[in-house]
Amino acid sequence: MTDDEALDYDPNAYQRPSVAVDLVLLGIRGGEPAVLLVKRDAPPFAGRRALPGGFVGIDETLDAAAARVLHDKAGIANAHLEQLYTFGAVARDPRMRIISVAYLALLDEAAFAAALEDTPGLLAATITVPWPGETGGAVEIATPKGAVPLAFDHADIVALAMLRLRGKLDYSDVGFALLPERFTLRQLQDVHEAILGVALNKPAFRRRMLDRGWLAPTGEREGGTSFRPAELYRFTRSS
Amino acid sequence: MTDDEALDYDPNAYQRPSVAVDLVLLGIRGGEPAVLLVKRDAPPFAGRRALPGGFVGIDETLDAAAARVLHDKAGIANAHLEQLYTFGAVARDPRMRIISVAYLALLDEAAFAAALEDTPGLLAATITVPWPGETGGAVEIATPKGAVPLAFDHADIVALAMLRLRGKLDYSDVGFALLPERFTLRQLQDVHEAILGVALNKPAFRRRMLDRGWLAPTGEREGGTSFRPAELYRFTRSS
DNA sequence: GCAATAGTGTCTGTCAGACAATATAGG
DNA sequence: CCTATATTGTCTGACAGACACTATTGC
Repeated sequence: MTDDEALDYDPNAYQRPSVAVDLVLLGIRGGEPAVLLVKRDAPPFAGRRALPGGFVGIDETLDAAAARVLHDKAGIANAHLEQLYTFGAVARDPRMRIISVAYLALLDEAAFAAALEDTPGLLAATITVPWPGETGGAVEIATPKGAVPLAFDHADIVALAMLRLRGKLDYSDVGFALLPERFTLRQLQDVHEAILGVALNKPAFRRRMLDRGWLAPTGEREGGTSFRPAELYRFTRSS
Repeated sequence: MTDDEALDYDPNAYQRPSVAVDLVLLGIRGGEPAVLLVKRDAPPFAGRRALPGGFVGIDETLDAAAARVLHDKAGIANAHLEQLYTFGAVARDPRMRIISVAYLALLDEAAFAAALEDTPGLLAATITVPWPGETGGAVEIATPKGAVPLAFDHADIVALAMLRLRGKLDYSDVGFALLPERFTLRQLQDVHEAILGVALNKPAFRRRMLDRGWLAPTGEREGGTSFRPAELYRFTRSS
């Protein structure tokens, strides 16, 4: 039996890394993409903000671990959850080897605000993503009081989450995860504009979305406006 | 200190999963996408074909582990390697908990053939991916002798690799990783057609590729044809 | 009627698909 | 010249961006 085969069949002889999940809790807040962060109490990075996370149990699926962290650390029972990327730099945690599977969780505006209000210790920070070629190539995570430095490689994770979301927004249905059950076309466009960071053409956007066949008009109208109210639509997972 | 915090700060108290990498070694063979597989000698799934893989060392990056497996199990020193997805079902390996980070490795036709010839034990199987809505929704992995059942969840990994490649082919530069240094536009189109599984319009394809600005003509021509030889191009990572 | 936004119609430029015409290598 | 493929030109239909126009609500 060669060394190679020993590595194959006797993993118990080797030290194992810890495996964790980290969640990017993303929502739209005041027209801008925002992320929910926890505060670290203990070193390393004591006092810094970090993504909510936790270790993966030995009898727990990665998805289940992400859902558990979503519930335990942010008090959220349900959200769109998707695996993002696995971060495995050797020294990303100075204490020990921890491999982290990053997840993206998408919250609508109400769920985002509710989590922020109901769960003490959470902080909302807005995310600014430059377009390629713009000045300052880095993603910025900040509150009105200033930039928020994140612990570990969590800033990289947030950046990747935003880029992935941007890439998928146009051809997938993830955008609807950021909206309530019933919404107007203007709200849908606002979400897209916030994530993409650009203004979109209104008639073209409407045409594209309606032609896609994912939207069902409810017949209801939004209320509370002093002008013509817009029709409320519902997302139908038809295709 | 609550239980939650104990989970945060004392991971040594908990059983850790093993972490492995599995590689989808993908290339084009006879106009069809194909994958290189190893044969399992021991249970579970003894005798079945599987993706080459190995455990991640405690002081080894995920990318480094993937590169090591690429070298040790397929004899390939260099290839386009990208992380695909992390598979974490609890019982995906019946022996113990193993979380596997899947990687996609892209080989050009010569590298694929060389690995197959030089490394004993490797088998090439072609991959057939139906389009959504077609009959038989499952990805098929087969040799001329018939379907090849894979060990573990490796068939899912291959399927995901193909879908990811399809999705990225059009807007990224991954397609060039499947071609040699110098290639003709027809070869480039052949690669795209093999991955996408559809015939493409020749003039439109040429226009699109040339307008993208990623191709530099070398001034040389392909040889060995009895008809007009095509110009050889080179991929330039300009943008 | 006024203000403000919803929703629609239409023009135009861009671009992919289709098809055909021209170019060039070996024989 | 013949064969087979490279390479280019052109027409056309689909569609996004731009802009303007009509519709509808509260006040």
